[in-house]
Amino acid sequence: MRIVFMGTPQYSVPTASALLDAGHEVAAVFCQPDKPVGRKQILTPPPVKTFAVSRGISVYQPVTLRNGEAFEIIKSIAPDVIVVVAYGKILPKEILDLPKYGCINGHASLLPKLRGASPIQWAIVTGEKKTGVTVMQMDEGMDTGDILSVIETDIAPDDTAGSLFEKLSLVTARLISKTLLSVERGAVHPISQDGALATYAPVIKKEMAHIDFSKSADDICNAIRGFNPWPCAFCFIDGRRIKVLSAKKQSGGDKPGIVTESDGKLVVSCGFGGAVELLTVQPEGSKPMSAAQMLNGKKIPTGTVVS
RNA sequence: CGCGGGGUGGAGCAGUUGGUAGCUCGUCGGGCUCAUAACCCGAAGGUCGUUGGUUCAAAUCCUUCCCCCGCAA
Repeated sequence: MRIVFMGTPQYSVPTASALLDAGHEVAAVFCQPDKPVGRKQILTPPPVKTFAVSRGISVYQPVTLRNGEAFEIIKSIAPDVIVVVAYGKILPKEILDLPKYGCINGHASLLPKLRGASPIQWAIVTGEKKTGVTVMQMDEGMDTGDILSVIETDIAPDDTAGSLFEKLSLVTARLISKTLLSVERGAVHPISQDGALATYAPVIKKEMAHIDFSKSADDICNAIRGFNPWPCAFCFIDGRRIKVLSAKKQSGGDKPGIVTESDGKLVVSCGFGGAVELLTVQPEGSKPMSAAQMLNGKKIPTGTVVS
């Protein structure tokens, strides 16, 4: 099929690649504008753009899709379908209705659960045991379109947002490819979502990753996994910001945030349900290290309050 | 010039009123022990990121450059 692909981050690249591998004609790629990245604020193209350029596909990076320009561009390209994966913009109705087969989106959750921007992180943060990818026929709402196909995926106990991103980006690529074949044959059976069952995965702000030690040990461990590698769960010890990259639940406990063990390992009490042992940490200004290494350099007496 | 922290034996750090370096861990050897990741004794290992300078003397003061990281995006 003749396709316009819309996507921005690394997560979208496997799907773009799969479309090409499947023999589709990717006539154009849309992604977010280049953004300043890193300490030096170097203007960097998004991964999808880099990929598209390497395959000789023309790239468009409009700031908005709502001024008619994008519509005209797409109209002139005349795709059979628009495939959207983690593009990062809402498509106006005029564009949704433009292609013969409309717009198809791969969303990283089991819709109608976890609609929104960050389904992968929230699936872990909320302690889900499984999640997946849903391909839907896009409509004007946010992730409210009719479901065309679904694949479930288990969330491993040691999965982080990062590892789950990798897994689901590949799952998305497969499911999109497969679903497109059905669409082309007219073999899809759209199922409308039950909005009453919907939950939402809002954009993650860094403050959400500030560890709240009054919560349960399980919640805290889930948050640490779900916010890794970005923005990364963090807390403060002696006024110093410490990122927590990994941790595990421990038994015992005291008042929330109290260090109960600091000899060779660092255990902090939670609100209830036990305590958490901080395994991998990163003090500000330093590289990631094990809790034991941090304790070698600076002793943290038991009873210290972590906040 | 966006703000800020840092580059010291294998790892994490201390040491900045200038006088060639210390801690925790690890490593190696020995001891104890039924045994041990535990404990005891001992040892090895550092041109203190780089350049130039000040000084009788610099990890420590000034200077050049390189690199790492937190915030911010």
